[in-house]
Amino acid sequence: MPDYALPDSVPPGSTAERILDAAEDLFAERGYSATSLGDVADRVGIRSPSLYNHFRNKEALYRAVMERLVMAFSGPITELRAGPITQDRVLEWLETIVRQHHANPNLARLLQHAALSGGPATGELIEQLFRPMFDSSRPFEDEPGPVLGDAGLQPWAVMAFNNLVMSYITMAPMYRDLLGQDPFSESALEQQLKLVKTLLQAVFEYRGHTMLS
Amino acid sequence: MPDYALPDSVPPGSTAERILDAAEDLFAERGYSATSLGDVADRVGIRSPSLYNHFRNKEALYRAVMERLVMAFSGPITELRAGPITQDRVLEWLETIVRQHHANPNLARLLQHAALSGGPATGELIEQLFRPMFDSSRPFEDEPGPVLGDAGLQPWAVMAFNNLVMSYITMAPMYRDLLGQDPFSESALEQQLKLVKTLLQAVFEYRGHTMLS
DNA sequence: ACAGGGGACTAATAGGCATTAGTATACCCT
DNA sequence: AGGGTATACTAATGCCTATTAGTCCCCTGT
Repeated sequence: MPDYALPDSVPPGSTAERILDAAEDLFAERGYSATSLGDVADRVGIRSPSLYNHFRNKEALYRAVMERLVMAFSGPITELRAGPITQDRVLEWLETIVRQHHANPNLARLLQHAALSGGPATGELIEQLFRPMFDSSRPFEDEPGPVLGDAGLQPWAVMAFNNLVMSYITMAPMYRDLLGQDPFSESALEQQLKLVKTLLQAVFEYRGHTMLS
Repeated sequence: MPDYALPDSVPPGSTAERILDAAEDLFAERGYSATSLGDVADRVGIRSPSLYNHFRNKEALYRAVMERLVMAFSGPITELRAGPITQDRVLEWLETIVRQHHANPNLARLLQHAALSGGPATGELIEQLFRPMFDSSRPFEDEPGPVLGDAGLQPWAVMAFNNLVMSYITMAPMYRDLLGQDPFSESALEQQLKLVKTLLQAVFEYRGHTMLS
């Protein structure tokens, strides 16, 4: 009975991994406190006390779920943060994030729950995922336009685009009927990518006054 | 003991209203199932069985909370939906929504919980709040640019801007430290308004290719 | 003055929760 | 072959949950 389960200490197909899979889905859907270990166990096909052979308690399971998600997410992202900042690289970064969240929507959902209700390790989450986005607010190599060029506005723009991508995931169920297609289909992904990249392009090329003194 | 409590049947300052206030905050923060009636009662300063003198059960309380929120929100919005659609009117509409959510963040939070986890009356919520946004996808009177002019892209843009506004509210706690100021302060509201209006303006003025075939 | 009711209370219920203890089985290493 | 470890189980704990029943009190209308 390990105190915690590092992602790589969990062999694929093992019970521990199946627990993580089930718990990830349930935590992402319902949040920390609304998820019961009984439901997790049911989904795995075992009894809830058996979970304790793999995780110390509910909180340890939750933290293991988050750690695995953050690991899988930040791998491809951190590579992109090295090197110069240009319009093309920011577009690339945006597309990567969109595709990542689309491939596994659970991180976005879990983050949203954490933002609304707190829960264990919320502070660590912020530091690991959001701090880097703001620390990399270095100046552009090429011309970013008045919005992203304004050092006071840039963090807000970073936040806005991140929110845009994440809320597409977390709000998707609300729009399913309205859009007339599954928001997680391939074609919806392409549509969302098109929109979000066009939006960023529009910001790059925008030369107007910034709307307010 | 009324079966339900219409907002106007709840006199200001009454116990029923104080219950609604407390329940609204708690449901918005924790979601439906993670909110206990005991906590609601504690906040009001009564015992939890006394809640049943005012609401039939937990679900009725939740529905009353939502109804009150939706009422307060959609009043000022529906006025704006009549009349012609122009760039200026859409900007006005956007600003109104931003200010509404800022004035009471609980609707956005509750909607986000509902989108993630479901809960009672989620279907009705979609119909009341989101359907109108998409049905009013009438053509522009003046030139909206290729993004909002594209009938296929327009619903996506509506969704995107709505998400942008809502996720500012629901994700705010995550950014509190990063932005260095209270996201619900007056100055933060102005900053957010500036950004979101600039973004819309950029979309209006954007004349580029739409990024993809 | 007094009846009645609204709205608070306490006590009790039945179920769900995370968690612990103790037990049994099945596999691996010696 | 046989001991140990891993991992499943059942049973039991104490707490929290929504909800009901029954009681009491105070305010209002007659």
